[in-house]
Amino acid sequence: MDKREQILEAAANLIAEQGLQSSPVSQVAKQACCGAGTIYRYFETKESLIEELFVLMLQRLTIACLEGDESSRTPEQRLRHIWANTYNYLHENERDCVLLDHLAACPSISEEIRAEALENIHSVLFALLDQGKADGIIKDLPNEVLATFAYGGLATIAKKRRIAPHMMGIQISNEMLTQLCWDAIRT
Amino acid sequence: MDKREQILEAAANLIAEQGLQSSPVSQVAKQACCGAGTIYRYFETKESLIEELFVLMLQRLTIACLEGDESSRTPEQRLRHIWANTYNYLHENERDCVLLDHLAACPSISEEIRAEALENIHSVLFALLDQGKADGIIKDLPNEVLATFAYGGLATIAKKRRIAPHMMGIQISNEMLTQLCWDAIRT
Amino acid sequence: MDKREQILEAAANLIAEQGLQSSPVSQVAKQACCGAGTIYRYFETKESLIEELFVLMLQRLTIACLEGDESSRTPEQRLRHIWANTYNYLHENERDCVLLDHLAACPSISEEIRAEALENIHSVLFALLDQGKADGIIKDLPNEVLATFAYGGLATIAKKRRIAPHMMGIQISNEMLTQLCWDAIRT
Amino acid sequence: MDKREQILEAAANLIAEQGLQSSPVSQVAKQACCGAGTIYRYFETKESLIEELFVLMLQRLTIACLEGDESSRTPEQRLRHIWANTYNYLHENERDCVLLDHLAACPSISEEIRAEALENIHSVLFALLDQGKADGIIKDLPNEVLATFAYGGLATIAKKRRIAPHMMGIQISNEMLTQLCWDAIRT
DNA sequence: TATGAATGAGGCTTCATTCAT
DNA sequence: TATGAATGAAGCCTCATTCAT
Repeated sequence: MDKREQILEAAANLIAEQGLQSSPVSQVAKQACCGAGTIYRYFETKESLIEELFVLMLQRLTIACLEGDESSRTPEQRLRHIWANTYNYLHENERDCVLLDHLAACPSISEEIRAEALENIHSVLFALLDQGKADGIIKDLPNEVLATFAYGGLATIAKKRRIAPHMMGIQISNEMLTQLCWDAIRT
Repeated sequence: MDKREQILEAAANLIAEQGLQSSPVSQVAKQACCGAGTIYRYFETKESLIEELFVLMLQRLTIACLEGDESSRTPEQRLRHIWANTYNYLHENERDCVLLDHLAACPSISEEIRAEALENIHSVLFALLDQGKADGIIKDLPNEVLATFAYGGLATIAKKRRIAPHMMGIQISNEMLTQLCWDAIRT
Repeated sequence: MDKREQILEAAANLIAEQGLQSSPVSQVAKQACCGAGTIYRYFETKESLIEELFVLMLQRLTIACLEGDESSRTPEQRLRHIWANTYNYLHENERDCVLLDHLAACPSISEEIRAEALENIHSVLFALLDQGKADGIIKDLPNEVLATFAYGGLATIAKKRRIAPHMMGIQISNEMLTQLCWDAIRT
Repeated sequence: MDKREQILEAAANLIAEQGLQSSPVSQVAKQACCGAGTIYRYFETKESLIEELFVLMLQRLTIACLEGDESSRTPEQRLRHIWANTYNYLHENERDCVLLDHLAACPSISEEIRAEALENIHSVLFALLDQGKADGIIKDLPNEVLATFAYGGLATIAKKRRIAPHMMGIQISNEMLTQLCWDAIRT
């Protein structure tokens, strides 16, 4: 792991634990085992470090979501697989998930950055949704609406489960959740 | 409007526009047309002001969600009505919605506060879900899961529509969205 | 007790307990059962209130020191009596004593005020010391030196006893202390 | 002189001149020729800076008091020597002496700190007093009482001489003062 | 290139004082 | 006359960023 990654990793840990405002550059440096000045060799400002971290986190998420996706399967199968991946990732990578919540509320990250980071996964999802709609098995609604609804539902459950694990039984299975998603968007 | 409300309103506007970290007490005071010290006659700390704002926003949201709910209707009708209310509120009250996003990520607001603020709406929703499950028309999943999934889906769509209105057609109707919610949780 | 005294008394209690810097006018007002503004009807500024309090405390102290002083006795008897009074007062009026310590360190009280407040007791003491010196039973040193040494010794013991009562045995008697004073200054 | 000492020295000068409450951190920094933030690299809080200053002043005082003390001399000689040192130090180091007065009244300095700072000098003094009592030449009173009385007398005279030099003739000699101390405690 | 001491702007909070009621 | 809400200057402290080493 090179120094740049060390810094990003240190920032990720610190921000996930303490929040954005309680994670001064000096502490990030300490966690990354380098001087505060060094961080400014790799990142223009703290804001740009944050931005890069956000992009990195979304990359990891989208990569995880698409892992094992096989174009030979049916759209329904593939969508279910992606949703399961999504929930698994959010649920198993607590730190990244917490971090994403913190960064999502950061006003210094522009909309362009956010949109760009999701382009990849969106293109896959939208193709599947288009195909499903062509097959008449998916509601004829804008892709953005369908994809966002499913993702929002899954992410919100993952978040609530993280924050208040006692509230939902632990017996939440991937099948249950992907079924919710699928039933929502299918015709 | 008394001074306390003035301050809350000023804080709400500022935080919605600029985010929590970019809304110093001094600016809140300026917006509220009072001295900085005055704020501390009404709120112990900035944190407690934030907390109160959060509770207030959730109160408004939950009241809006339950408006016009009539116990004479069927569970499905009532759930659809509440979901429509929810989306309408999130969609029409842009400022409150943005504000909630900012406050939701604020680490100083405890889980107790958050849970308490939702008790009201949850008790209504959970009763409806229980009845629906008893009638065999709603999936036999934990209420928390069902309610959170629907709310998360709606809220995420409202947020995305707010941020990137061009992405989704403007032709999103309440019926479409409540249908998504209902299809997701029904048997 | 009129309002002016109420305010002084309230300030005395508060400052003795919490120190000068932690006794805002607003709290003094609360203790005195009046509004903050009312205090400014009786005292020009907080500083002048403090000053008056200091003078009042020294008055009480000097009055107590001279109580029961009878010009018919010998200088030694009268000095011993005054010293005993002094120590008794410092020892029994913990609040006033603490208060005096706090006020003594307050830079806003001018030297003139301090000197003036002691004029009374000094004139008595100095006369006794002069007489003792004339009688050849008291050291031929400046009165200020003799009086200050004895008072300083007594006051420092009283203070230490107040702060760390465990350090000195409780068996300190007035006789012991007045003997120390007398032996110090006698020929 | 390194920066830490610069800061302590600047604080000492400022507080001695203007008092504790009129010596904001910003001014200490200016005197120390550094930014306000720099102070916080060396001291956790303003209070801890004050505390350290207090301990330092007492260290200097106690070291000065014991300078030239030789265990080969008699207890009386050694006590007189220490008292002379004490008065000399208080009298010659006006700034330190004023500073000690200000710091002694500071409520944030705990009793533990105060007691600890005096341990050194006390152990020497108490041994001498014990020996003198064993020899039958010193009054049989608690060491704390004897030591405190002498120190209190000397310190109060030094203080008064500092504040109102005109009041006492300048002809106060060390011999006079050590004689007062010795006569007070001897049998 | 790497460091971390230094900086100072800016945030939160307190409180003496004023003034409309 | 009495009140206490309002004010804003000023205090303490944090932290992103720079720069000499």
